[in-house]
Amino acid sequence: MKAPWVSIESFPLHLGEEVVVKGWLANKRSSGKVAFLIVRDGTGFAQATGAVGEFFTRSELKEMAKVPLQSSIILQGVVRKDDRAPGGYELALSHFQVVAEAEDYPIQNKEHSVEFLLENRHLWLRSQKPHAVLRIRNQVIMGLHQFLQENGFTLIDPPILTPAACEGTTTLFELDYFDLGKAYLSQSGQLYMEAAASAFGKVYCLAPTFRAEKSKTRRHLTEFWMLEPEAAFFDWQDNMELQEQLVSFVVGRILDSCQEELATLERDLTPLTKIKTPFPRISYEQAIEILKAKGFSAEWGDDFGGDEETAISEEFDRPVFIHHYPAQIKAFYMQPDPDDTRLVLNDDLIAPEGYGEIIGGSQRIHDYQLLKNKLEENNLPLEAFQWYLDLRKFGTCPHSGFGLGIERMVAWISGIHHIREAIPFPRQIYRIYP
RNA sequence: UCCUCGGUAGCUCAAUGGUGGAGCAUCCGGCUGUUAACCGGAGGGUUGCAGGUUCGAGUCCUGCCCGGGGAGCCA
Repeated sequence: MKAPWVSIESFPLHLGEEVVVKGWLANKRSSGKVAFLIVRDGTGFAQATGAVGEFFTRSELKEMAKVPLQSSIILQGVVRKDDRAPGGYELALSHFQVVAEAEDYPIQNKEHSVEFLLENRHLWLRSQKPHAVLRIRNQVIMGLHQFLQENGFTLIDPPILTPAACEGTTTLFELDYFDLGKAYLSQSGQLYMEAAASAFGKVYCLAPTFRAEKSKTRRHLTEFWMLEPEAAFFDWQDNMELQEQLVSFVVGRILDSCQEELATLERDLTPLTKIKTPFPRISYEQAIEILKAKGFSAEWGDDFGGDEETAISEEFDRPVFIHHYPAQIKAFYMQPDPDDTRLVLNDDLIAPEGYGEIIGGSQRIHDYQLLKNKLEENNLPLEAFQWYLDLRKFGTCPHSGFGLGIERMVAWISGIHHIREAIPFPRQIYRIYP
């Protein structure tokens, strides 16, 4: 086949031209002397038509119609506009070649159980909805990089194998590390980003993190990706400004570049178009008041669950910051509020439409003695944190950062129910296959 | 970990304690514009596993296994 190989996505640019498409047979219909093949090539879906006549005999067409779904194929033909074709364009076939015949394909164009689809995730990726979600994920990640790079942040990769907990309380995946005892899969790159911030000023990482919590909700995975910017000389308010600019930038980018994907997912765009800075800011105490007014039995010192987060987010048409939480329910490294040391200079960013917390950030403790006291209060091993304490001895400064959950962000923007669909191969407490 | 719902053909589901079925998929045949195409025919079963009750268990009981939904915890 000598015609140029083009993507289905680019069909409108090749109207009237003879082209080659390489892909897979997604669906087919035939009626004796005409065959309709739906081909996908990773960039889109297109209908190809073959007819008895100039290019195909009746028996050739019959063989074409017998090729099993998901077989890999190479097609050649002329791109033409036709309102009867899904998508408006179709390929009038002149050549048809099977690269490899597929066996019976288990996923059909109908309802399947969640269990079945997850068991076949390696094939399910080919279906339109997962395909659209993961294209949005791609654009979200590219948008995060773009914004941070354009604003002076340097990408610094954190280690995945770590010697100790970054946050003492959460459960860690443990493994044997040669003769050096136990090592753990990282549950955050933050502490290493703090080291990097004193070297590069403004830094970030985008890396997988692992939590061995037996959480079983639509907002949890045991392996998930987190973006963690950290900036020297940023206070907690600089930190929130960075967060809102980053989130609104990425949402804007998705609205520009993923219209087709959002349409496939039937995402209501109205709430997304309202995501503009500044985001509302409320204190933890104000959040408690809102919850009480809505009939929740919220008391000072309680943390918020999914229902509480949803109730608070309903009061606003864009993501909302909740700041100044009680220190007792937050991590050891957060800077106490100088005006009320029961509180810390932190913020959670709650996404709209019930998608919950997508960011947790704070100003970090920069004083050596205060940090040492906090480590001891939390019964954390000082030896393992010696390097972290060191950062407070050699030119310490106020600094802040945050962690953004990639899958929660993608799930929110995509409007999907469960974050396991926002990652190619989800890891959950009862699932490690495929 | 707790609460709750479920497991029957490749898939989605039926079947009053009394001969396990249907639609889709697959295979065979038909059809010149299909849109989850349509029409006709065929094959396809250790009812999650192990016990128990019963003349008789997919169905009732006990235990286990595997999942779904939710809670707590968190991003």
